[in-house]
Amino acid sequence: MILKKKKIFNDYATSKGLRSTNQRTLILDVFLSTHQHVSVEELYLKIKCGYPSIGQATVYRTLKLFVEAGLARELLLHDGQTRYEHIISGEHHDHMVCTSCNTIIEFEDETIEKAQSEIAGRHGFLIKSHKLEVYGLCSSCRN
Amino acid sequence: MILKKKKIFNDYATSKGLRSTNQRTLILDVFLSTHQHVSVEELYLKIKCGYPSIGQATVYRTLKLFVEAGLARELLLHDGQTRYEHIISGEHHDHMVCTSCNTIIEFEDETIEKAQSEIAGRHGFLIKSHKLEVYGLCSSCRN
DNA sequence: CTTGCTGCAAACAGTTTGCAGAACT
DNA sequence: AGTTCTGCAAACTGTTTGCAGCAAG
Repeated sequence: MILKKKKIFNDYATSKGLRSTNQRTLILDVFLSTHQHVSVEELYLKIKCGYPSIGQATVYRTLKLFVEAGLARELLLHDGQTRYEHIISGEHHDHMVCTSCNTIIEFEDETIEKAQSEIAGRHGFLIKSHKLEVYGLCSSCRN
Repeated sequence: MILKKKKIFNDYATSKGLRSTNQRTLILDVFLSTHQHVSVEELYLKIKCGYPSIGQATVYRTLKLFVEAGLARELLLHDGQTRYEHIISGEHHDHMVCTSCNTIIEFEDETIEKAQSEIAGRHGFLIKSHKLEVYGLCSSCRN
């Protein structure tokens, strides 16, 4: 899985004539090793441990590369920070965000996707992507 | 409709002991008279025409009041600006955003809402709100 | 008169950008 | 060698905040 992602990035890098640098390799490693939905800040701090001279700008720039390469997706949740999540071979999922403890539950639903296409069809709209976030309280916080 | 909203806000203001000021009245008027999904900047500029001494901070503060009062909703789309839309008597709807011309089509769907509650139920999750945005090309831009 | 509201400017957070030097090919 | 990439710091954008004066109750 991780190897596959590295390959995706290398292929992308090659196809675009990008260079392979220590920073990029390291950022990719750390990104792949983190749980989902990391903020740039979180990643930056983690990377700084193993490579103290890294600059924030590099992390920002590299994450954008990952998005272009198709292995990460940008998330704009409600905490004012851009977060990045892994893309697992084109699969899409949505999020239930607990507003109390910030736990994120991922889910996927056929019915919803179908309903969307149906509505889009009715409006002559061509879907490229979508984003569904459900906010509320998770099972441990609702009590 | 507009009168009703004014009443909602007045009731809220009274209940919270807020004062009625020219600025608030004007901002409410302009907000109610605009099309959906205004950014703070857009509103600010419109208001500045009729009331040049208005400050941005007041617009920001007042819009937050509207949200608290239940007559506006904050939207975080993908253009880095917070936008506000009208809430029509508790009704909820979702958005299809054309990434080419920025047209926003609103829709509502029973099936999707139901599927959500069903999934939430399965996870013991208590839904407070949700946000669904579909991105793609509208009928005029897809050609 | 008391307290809340406003406008201003400064502060802020997250992100982007210009640039000189370093690193890859 | 030539060009891309990096780190730094400064710039920027959207938003928030502190404060002195103003205005509503």
